Amino acid sequence: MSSTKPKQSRKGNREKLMNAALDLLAEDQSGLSGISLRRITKACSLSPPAFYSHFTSMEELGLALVSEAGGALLGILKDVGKVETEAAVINTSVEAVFSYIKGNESLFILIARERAGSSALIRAAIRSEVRQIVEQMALDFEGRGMFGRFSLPEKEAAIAAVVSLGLALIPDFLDVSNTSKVDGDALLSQFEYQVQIILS
Amino acid sequence: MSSTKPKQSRKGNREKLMNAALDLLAEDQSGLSGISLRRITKACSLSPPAFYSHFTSMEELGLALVSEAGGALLGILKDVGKVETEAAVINTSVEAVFSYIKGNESLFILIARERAGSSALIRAAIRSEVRQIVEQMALDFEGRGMFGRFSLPEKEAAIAAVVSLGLALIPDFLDVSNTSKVDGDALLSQFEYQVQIILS
DNA sequence: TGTACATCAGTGAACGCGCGTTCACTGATGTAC
DNA sequence: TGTACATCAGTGAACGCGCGTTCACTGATGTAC
Repeated sequence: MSSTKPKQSRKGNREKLMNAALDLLAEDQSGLSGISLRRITKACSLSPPAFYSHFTSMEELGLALVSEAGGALLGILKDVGKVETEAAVINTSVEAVFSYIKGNESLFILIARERAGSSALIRAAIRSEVRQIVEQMALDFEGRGMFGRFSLPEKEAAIAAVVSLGLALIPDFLDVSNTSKVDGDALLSQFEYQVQIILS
Repeated sequence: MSSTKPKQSRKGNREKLMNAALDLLAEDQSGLSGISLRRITKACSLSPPAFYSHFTSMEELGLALVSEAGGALLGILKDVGKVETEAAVINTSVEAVFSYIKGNESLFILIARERAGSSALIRAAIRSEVRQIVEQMALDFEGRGMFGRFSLPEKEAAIAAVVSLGLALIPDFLDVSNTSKVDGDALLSQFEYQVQIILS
């Protein structure tokens, strides 16, 4: 009987707040500006002021989420660097990234939405994460002598294009496939065409 | 003395409201969800309830703005169809669209932001306008036998990619060129690379 | 191991604020005669 | 042209609401002795 549920469990509430924010963000179709501090704390069964024990503002929570998504993605991409042919690298990294996105869907809904969202700080953080990832991949390719027909800036441009199109795809795909699976599939196959065209 | 300023000028207030919304939207860096009905009417020196004489909700105003941007763009693109070579078509249409965007900057800030914004209706409207424009251009090229190395769906994919990258560029460019003209220029030249890569 | 203590996450009440929306109204505008 | 009238854009006051934030506080947790 010594393990009765404590009235207050003070461990991991920072993570609970972040996850609750992500859940609300996926549940609503709105962005960070559409979910309030009060709704987040309520979803965690915390009082509103408890939020301030972990974040000074919603924006800070948003920045923490962006950093989480970016850091994990970057880690994954670094691990991809074993393969040798262009096609294999593309497949492997695309698969790795794709499976990560699948497992962290709401994290990427956040990034897709807030990329052009209402907070300049968060937009800047997302740009910075994206730029890091793009540079990392371009250097990876450069170092292994792949995509030789592209200069380094061209490699970066091509990768940045794929990433940007992928991010723009997320909200579109969620919206469209909600109403019609066929239209969703059309979006996906259009994205395939696009990646093909860009990476020749 | 018969031309004293009237206490109430009841003409064109719908347009005033739309323009005020655009101004606020460009002034703040937020999206539609960041500007309120009350701020819009205040900017027009109208009382809040006057808004309802013209729109049933902010969302309806947003839809009107999206439709305005899309319609005008479509009209411009139809006029481009005189030129014969691929390079010339690209240049001409890009120039035409670019000058339209320059003259209606805040209209396109709206579209770039709300493309992944908080209203599902507005997102759908933007998708629809973009799809119309892409289809129109693809058929235009198809009809004139240009970009023959692309099938029709590939043409659409390529054009959609350019449009999507262009829309994503707008908020990034505004943010980045605010702090550094050099970084802004880098974004633009990266965009040039991307268009080049896609349209070969 | 047991006790005193410092730390600090979390509470509940309260605040002022801007919001969207309603209501009964006013008075400018355009039309019918 | 002048007058009576219908229409309807715009008004000002009022509403209830959810919001972020403050405050003095409580009590669980981990540490020093």
